[in-house]
Amino acid sequence: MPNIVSTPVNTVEDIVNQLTEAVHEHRIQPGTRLREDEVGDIFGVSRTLVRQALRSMAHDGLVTIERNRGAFVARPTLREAREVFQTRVLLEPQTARAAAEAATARDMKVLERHIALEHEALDRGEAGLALKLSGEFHLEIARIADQKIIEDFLHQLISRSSLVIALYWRRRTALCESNAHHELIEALRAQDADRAEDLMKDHLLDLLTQLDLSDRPTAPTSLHDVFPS
Amino acid sequence: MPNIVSTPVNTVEDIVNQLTEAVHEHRIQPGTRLREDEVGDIFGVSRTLVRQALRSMAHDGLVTIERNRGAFVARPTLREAREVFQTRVLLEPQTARAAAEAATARDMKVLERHIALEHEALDRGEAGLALKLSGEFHLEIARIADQKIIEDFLHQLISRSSLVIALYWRRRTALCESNAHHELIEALRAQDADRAEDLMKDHLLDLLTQLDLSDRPTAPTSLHDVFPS
DNA sequence: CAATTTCATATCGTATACAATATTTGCTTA
DNA sequence: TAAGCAAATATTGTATACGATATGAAATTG
Repeated sequence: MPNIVSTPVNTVEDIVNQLTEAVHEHRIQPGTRLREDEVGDIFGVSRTLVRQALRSMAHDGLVTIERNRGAFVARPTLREAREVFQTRVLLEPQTARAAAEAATARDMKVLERHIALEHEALDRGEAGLALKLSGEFHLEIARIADQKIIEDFLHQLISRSSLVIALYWRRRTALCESNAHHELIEALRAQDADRAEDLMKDHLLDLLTQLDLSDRPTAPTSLHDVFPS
Repeated sequence: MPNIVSTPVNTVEDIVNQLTEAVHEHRIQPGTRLREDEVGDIFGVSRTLVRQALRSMAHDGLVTIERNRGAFVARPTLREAREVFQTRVLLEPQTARAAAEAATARDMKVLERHIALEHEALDRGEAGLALKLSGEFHLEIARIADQKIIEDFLHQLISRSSLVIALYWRRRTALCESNAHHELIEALRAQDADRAEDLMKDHLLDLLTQLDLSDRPTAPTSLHDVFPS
């Protein structure tokens, strides 16, 4: 008889989503090893599905796989860190422009809700959650622009951005830039494509300047702390 | 006893590379079904590795996987087709600029060799091979620019471009645009970053205008014709 | 005869078993 | 005691087995 409550049937996507979310929220640090049977135990599936999930995450740059050695949460180099944001600068301003032209009232509601949640998270001191929501805000704009391929690329870039921020972010306590998001929303609501494009570009360049050049080593995480069974 | 000569031991990457190459050269048509044990037989490996390879290609947009139904060479919609080239327009001009600033004499040799091979292929009437080489030319420029992340994205975009061209290309016999490549090489050699950027943008926009709006259906391919054992 | 259902087959999805490789531990020796 | 080696252990790599699902053919029914 299949188990009903203890270990729900998890799909590859479930595993990817939960691990990705944990990385985005900085509950798992870069460099953390992801052993296959350990992850399998946590999610109640065999190594087969875990391997698929890890390979999928590796494709997004969130995980590094070393042959015969295993998977680790990726540690982007400083060079890669800069490239991530430089690439975002190439893609996202145009996306913001397209979003400004396409955004409906319903879309604006969704964006405002995102910001509200982000603020709440910050008020509760959950910086990791706020960071994840901030990433989702950017992704939501690509969705509004209805640019599937760019949305997919942006998904990868935002994942990597989370790692970059974990490794190279200067201001630990940063209230970050929710103000920039507010301004963006205003431009989108006004259908001001030029302004949306400019704001997005400035916003990203601003983030880029706030990366610290010296890389602090980070301690790997124990998976069982993150997913208590 | 394991076979020694007939079927060499293939890795996941081998399978991905060979299938990808066949798609890039239009030896496999969009829509072609890729059954797991059929591919496994061809490459002399079990379904385990084939599944990894197919999922990897799916991540690059080269293959579509339908649950419980299998993998097919992707058939980009017209909308996706436009998005592919629009995204290339966002990324590649800046890459050409960076390449112009970074290119060494040795890099120029490699590019010229690419063009020469492309011409030879066209002379022999091997349009598919020429197309693949053309894609590699673009990828080589990203490599020269030393932009790893963009190179990775470009790899995906060029893969999809091959499918788009198979489906939507207007001029069947097209000598295409090797002239554009020649001009680009000149700009790179002259370290003229501005000109390289402009040429690349024009080149890509030109390609975009040559896509046909009506989608011709294409006949799927028999795998055993492509990989005779 | 057309539409539908049923059953047989083909194919994919997941778990498990075993092989290959890497890592650690404990022993030996200088 | 430190360095090097060898066996034991841990972990990943690949193939295979079995279950689940979809597909297509044959049988059934209106």
